[in-house]
Amino acid sequence: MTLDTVLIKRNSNYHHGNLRQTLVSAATNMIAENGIESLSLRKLAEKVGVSRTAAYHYFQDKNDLLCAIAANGFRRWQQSLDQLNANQLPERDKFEQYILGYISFATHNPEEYELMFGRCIWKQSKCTPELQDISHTTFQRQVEMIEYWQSIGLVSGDSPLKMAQVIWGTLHGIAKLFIDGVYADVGRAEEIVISALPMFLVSKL
Amino acid sequence: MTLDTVLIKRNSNYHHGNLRQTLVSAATNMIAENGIESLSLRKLAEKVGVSRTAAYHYFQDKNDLLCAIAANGFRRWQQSLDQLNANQLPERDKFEQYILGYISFATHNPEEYELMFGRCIWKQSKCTPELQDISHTTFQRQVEMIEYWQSIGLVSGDSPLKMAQVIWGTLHGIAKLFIDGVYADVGRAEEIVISALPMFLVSKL
DNA sequence: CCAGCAATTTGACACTGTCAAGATTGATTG
DNA sequence: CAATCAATCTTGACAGTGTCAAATTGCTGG
Repeated sequence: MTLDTVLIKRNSNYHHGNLRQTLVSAATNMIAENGIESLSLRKLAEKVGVSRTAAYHYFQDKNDLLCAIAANGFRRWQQSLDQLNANQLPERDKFEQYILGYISFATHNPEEYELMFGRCIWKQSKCTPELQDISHTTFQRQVEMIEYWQSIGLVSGDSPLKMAQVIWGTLHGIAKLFIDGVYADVGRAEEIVISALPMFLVSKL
Repeated sequence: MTLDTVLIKRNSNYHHGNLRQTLVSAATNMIAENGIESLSLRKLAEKVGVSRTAAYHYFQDKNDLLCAIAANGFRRWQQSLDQLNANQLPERDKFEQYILGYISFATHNPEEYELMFGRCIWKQSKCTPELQDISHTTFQRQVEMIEYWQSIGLVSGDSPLKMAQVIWGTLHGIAKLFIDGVYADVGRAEEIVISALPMFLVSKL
């Protein structure tokens, strides 16, 4: 079956399987390698072995394609959250793992992270319904996690929602400052975020 | 004298005063209105009333122009810091003003802020020496301010440098989440950042 | 008055996203 | 089996972009 599709590919460029997914994954790779700016539909098409405008059958826009990539990113991040919640760890360790995982995800997939949280897509009405949906539920879920940690007396603060927003802000900010190279050494990101951890916790005096 | 330059401008497109500064300020306006993405050298040139490639005598690149704009932003922000330090306020209030001022600057000049801290310029070696210089001293200065507040027992944390980085990260993150529209209502940015303030302070039990 | 120098323009090129119209194909139906 | 059809992909074309090389223009010192 895989052999079949390969043969079909070889014989003709038409109907070569699932072009949509091929485009998304190829684009994701190109972005990861050379950055978002340097992704052009034409180079992408050439890499996939298809004509310039083939992508327009699956994506309305270049922006539409970017939204699909970002949506994939959110799905991956949600899977990480699933794994975390499946673990049988003390809640405090879970919280630490959550924070470390966030920074790790951001610094290991900087371009994808940029796409997920950068202004390009979010602002205005550039955002696909699919992306709007998955991102919103992801945000909601993170807020709920932190609200829970606060309700069991682990995380401090008066308003649960505000505290969740502040914590996320801190993670996002530190991640971005590292990604953008404002803080030089990405390797020390964990160290810094660990030193920020006590700020969020209810002190144990 | 101003009349002179105006007359020169009117009579001929050649040598119309200080084109460099004109370009920078016009570009800054265009960016503030329609975003960074939609700034093109050609439209800029047309707006200023000059030919497409006139800018290339003052800027090596489009990127070079962007760097100049960003450098201006850093100068403005440094002036804000000057004003703050000139005030005769209790240190705690200064710290609060610093935080509020940061968020205010970011949310009121979102595009310029994006240019100053967005990846576009920072990453790689795209950064002009001028920009590299002023941004670095600005960062340094902010770190010193926070280190001072920590040395007088106002701000908590073990390592001064790390604490400065965490605080900046928090401000940057909250600012960006608002600017990018992830958090909906920009008007509530101050409220959130104020609720984050006790996290940084030495508790007064 | 003129040579030279700096500021500005014109022409050109490769690249981009995107639209409209045509070409190719596998599946469907009579 | 053949004709049609809808999905899929390609070709041609256009406006817009950044940027380089070569002219052009205007000012200024000799």
